[in-house]
Amino acid sequence: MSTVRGARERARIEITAAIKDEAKKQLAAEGAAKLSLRAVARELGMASSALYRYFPSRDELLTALIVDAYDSVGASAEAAHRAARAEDASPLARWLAVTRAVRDWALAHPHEYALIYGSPVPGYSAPQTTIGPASRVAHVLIAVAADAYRTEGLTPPPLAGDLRAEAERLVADFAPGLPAESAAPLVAAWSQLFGLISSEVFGQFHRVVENREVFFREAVTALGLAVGLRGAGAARRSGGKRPPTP
Amino acid sequence: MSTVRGARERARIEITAAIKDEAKKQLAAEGAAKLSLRAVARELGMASSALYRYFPSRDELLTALIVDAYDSVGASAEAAHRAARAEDASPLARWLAVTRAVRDWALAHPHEYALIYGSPVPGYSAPQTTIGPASRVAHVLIAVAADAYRTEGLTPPPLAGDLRAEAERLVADFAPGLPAESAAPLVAAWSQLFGLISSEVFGQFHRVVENREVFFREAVTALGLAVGLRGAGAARRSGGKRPPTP
DNA sequence: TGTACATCAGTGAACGCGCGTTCACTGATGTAC
DNA sequence: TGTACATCAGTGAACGCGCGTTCACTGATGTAC
Repeated sequence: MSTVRGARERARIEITAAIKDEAKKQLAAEGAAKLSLRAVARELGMASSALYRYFPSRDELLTALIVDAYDSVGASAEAAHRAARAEDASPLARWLAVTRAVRDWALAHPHEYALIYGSPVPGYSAPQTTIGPASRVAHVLIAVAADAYRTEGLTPPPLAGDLRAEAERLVADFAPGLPAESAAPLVAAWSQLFGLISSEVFGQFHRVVENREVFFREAVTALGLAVGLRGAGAARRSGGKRPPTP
Repeated sequence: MSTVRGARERARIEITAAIKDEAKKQLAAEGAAKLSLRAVARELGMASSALYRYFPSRDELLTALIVDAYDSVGASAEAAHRAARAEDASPLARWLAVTRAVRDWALAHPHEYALIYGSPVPGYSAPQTTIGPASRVAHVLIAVAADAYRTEGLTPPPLAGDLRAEAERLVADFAPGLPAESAAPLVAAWSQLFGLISSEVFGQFHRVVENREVFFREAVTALGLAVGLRGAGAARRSGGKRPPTP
């Protein structure tokens, strides 16, 4: 339990990190499908068999990289959210700050992004361990909406009749306290956010969108408005919904 | 130039098709990165070297599959558009029909979808040949907007000041005749459409969205409205923009 | 503090496998006369 | 219609490569007394 550890334990932590770092480099060079234990070992100057002291198989190494990636983008989103909260930004400004943090992370780590938001790696199925880290970004987006609901109210569009059951289940499961109307727009915005980012990271905007910063800002602002957030003093819609006074 | 061909030519066409079909099966089983000429030949009962009479390399086979996939989804979108035009559907109904056709195709061909809209295949770079087929779906979406503009008018949201140059370039390049305001919403809708479909196909909606049909319909309707399309007799916005009378 | 033993990291060889691609070849199909 | 030659599809062996994983081993670090 002490932070002073024996040489063995310290070495183990360092080498585990070195293996993951080298694996991330290879991810960037070759993609997840071609990630190879032997190549990682070679680059690290170890025998390939030595890696089995740290990861019991190639898939376990992949899992560790996936968890790290989810944690990394999740931490970025959370940090952006904390900063926006600290300066008391408007709901829409918080939304912009968080989504921009996710986009920046994706552009800075395109292959780790592909690992978690791209096509699934063939033959690999993610274990339970990844579920928690995988939902951190979604939780931040929900928190932005929840903050807005508590302070200025949310004005999502009316709920289509045949989505009510789904919407109520969604808020019950993931966003307790939010109005059912906000469920579908939130999930849609989350999904569409990754559509925008994937298009950019995977090259679909090549020779199409040039001014990507501004394009992203505008598209994501529209998503925020669709969720029912309000801008800084620019309440574009009327008749806001407020939570019942406690 | 005759349609009656020699035995050789007919055999060549049939075998080329058989190779692609088997390759598509393996795509579904293992993913693009693991697509192997030897495995395809094995399954077809040929020597692996025989495939080189049909495709000069593995990458050329991949390219053929990519072109086929783009053509297949493009043809689906075009067929849906023709059908909706034939029954004189409203602009929003046409938008729904086309986007639904793309989604249906993706759910029916998830691995071909991943091939063209998922993470790029490492080490493979698509040649020029793919550009034309790749833009068929986008062209259909633009055609829906153009039809609407000609008949009932388009009402996209106002254009952010710093997007004007980009928007004017976009309509000039891809959608001549449409108002500049529609460019950014159209590109955003296109990108977000693939976000919705990728989320579903790649499993991000697992244990989140249950009623995916309805969810998709609602999300895509919102996208259509954001582009400025009008529903069937439900003109939710006022002040529609019409093209100048000729 | 010193010794005896247990634990663990790392080695190097090996197993068995699959891959893309090349090459000299055989035999069938097509073509010119 | 028949013959001689050119074209082409398909074969099977081979090259050279990289992979994940196992195993018996050596030697260093840690631990109990």
